[in-house]
Amino acid sequence: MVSDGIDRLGFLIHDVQRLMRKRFEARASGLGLSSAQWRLLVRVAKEAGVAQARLAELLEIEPISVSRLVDRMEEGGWIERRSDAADRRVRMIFPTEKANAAYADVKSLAGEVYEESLSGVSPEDRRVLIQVLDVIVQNLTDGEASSLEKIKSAEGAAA
Amino acid sequence: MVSDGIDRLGFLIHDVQRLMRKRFEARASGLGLSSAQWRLLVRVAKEAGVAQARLAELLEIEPISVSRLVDRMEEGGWIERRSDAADRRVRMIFPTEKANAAYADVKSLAGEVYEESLSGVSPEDRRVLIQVLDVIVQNLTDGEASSLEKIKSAEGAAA
DNA sequence: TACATATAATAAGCGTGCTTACTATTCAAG
DNA sequence: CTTGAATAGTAAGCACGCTTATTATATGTA
Repeated sequence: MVSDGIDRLGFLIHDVQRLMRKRFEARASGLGLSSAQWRLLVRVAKEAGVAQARLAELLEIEPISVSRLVDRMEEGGWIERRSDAADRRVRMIFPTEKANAAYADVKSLAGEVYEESLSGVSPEDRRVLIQVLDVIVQNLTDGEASSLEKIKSAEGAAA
Repeated sequence: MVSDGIDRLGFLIHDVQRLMRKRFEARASGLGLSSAQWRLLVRVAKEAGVAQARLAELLEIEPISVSRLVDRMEEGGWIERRSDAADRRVRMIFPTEKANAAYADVKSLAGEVYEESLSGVSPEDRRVLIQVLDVIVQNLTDGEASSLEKIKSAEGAAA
């Protein structure tokens, strides 16, 4: 139990997240697409016309964060806001042609970053890594949110 | 190779980091100490009088980020800036009594969050998790920074 | 129908990271 | 000693998360 490194878990996760984001953004900088914008774009690509409030649920960030992220992505020409005739409170989000054209490229770019990250790690250890990370997410996700979690899982995640 | 979850690695790491930070800050909110401030405080506790530029190396963030973090921590009464008589460019950072008093408590609080995160995970899988995260950090750390990395490792990390 | 409540989106302002640019100080050559 | 490069720290302004509060629209109930 002593010096097994668990006491560094928070620092390690923080470092890994920062380094992966940094490397992804270095690669995608030519496109002008950030890591957060890519996460949102993946959702929009799978569910064109999704409302901002639903995006907030899927991404597990606050609606106001979605609002400002969408602002910048609209300026960047990645997505389009359209009004919902059935509910005028809602802004439906659609990917632009530019987004659709870049999607596959950025996805494979993300895959490259994952492979570089896991260089030298055995398939078995990779499997354990993903499984344990999934468990941590479940352990730290509040019970009330579990129904949303299920919806999210059902939708599937990618890249 | 199909559907082993590697294509979710970035999202998973991001989610885990966010959830762990959130839970830590919920616990430490009474103290008014954020996750970033805690990381800095750990370093200062181990190396009282450390210069800001060295903190930037240890934390692997930019000097300007340290500067503003230290601003808020000084306001919060966690640390103290003192001038270095030998080099008047330098601001030496010292923990306050308040910080020393809170240190052990916050450290055990962080430990609690780690245990909650890893609930149900076997010792062997925990070992693999830490080991793989260490490998990822090394894979993603540029060669030029390796000398600093070694220094950092030698200093040891905690909590 | 009218009023209270709930929901979708946004505004304002903060924390923590960044890039770029600046000042003050030190150090290395000449 | 003087000049030029390097180093320590900070300022300004951006991205992306947050909390709290506001506006517009829907909805449920008296």
